[in-house]
Amino acid sequence: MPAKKKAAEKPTSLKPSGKREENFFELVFEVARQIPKGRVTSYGAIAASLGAKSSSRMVGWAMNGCDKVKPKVPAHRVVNRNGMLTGKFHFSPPELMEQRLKKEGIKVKNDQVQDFKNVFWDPAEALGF
DNA sequence: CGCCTGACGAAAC
DNA sequence: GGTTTCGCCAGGC
Repeated sequence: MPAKKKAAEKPTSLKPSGKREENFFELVFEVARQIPKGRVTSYGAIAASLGAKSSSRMVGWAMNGCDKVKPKVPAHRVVNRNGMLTGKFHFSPPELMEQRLKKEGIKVKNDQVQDFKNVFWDPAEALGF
């Protein structure tokens, strides 16, 4: 059967009847949780796999509640397109992010992921794209 | 109800 | 190639 290209696309901000697209945030969390150990991804990659590549900002925004979601979302595995730990300052201890990444086997130098392309994890690929 | 901010990204300069 | 600006959309004030 035809593979379903994108599961949750249509980044419509408004829904006909009902709540807003809270599902988008949920999807972001779900994808983030599926990030394998020792791998990292970018906000834009997640957004792109969700069909909202233009809303890369929203992905980071969604991460705002990463700590309030259950189970906890490994936001430390999500970095920007540059491979830079832009959101490290949002962790309890800012260094927790790189500390965790290093623990997973990811090399971090100067708030930047080394071999980023090597450890980069594509959500779309994992989703079966 | 309107303006500003924000964990990004890509284009412009 | 580095820096700056716009676009994107949602949430906070």
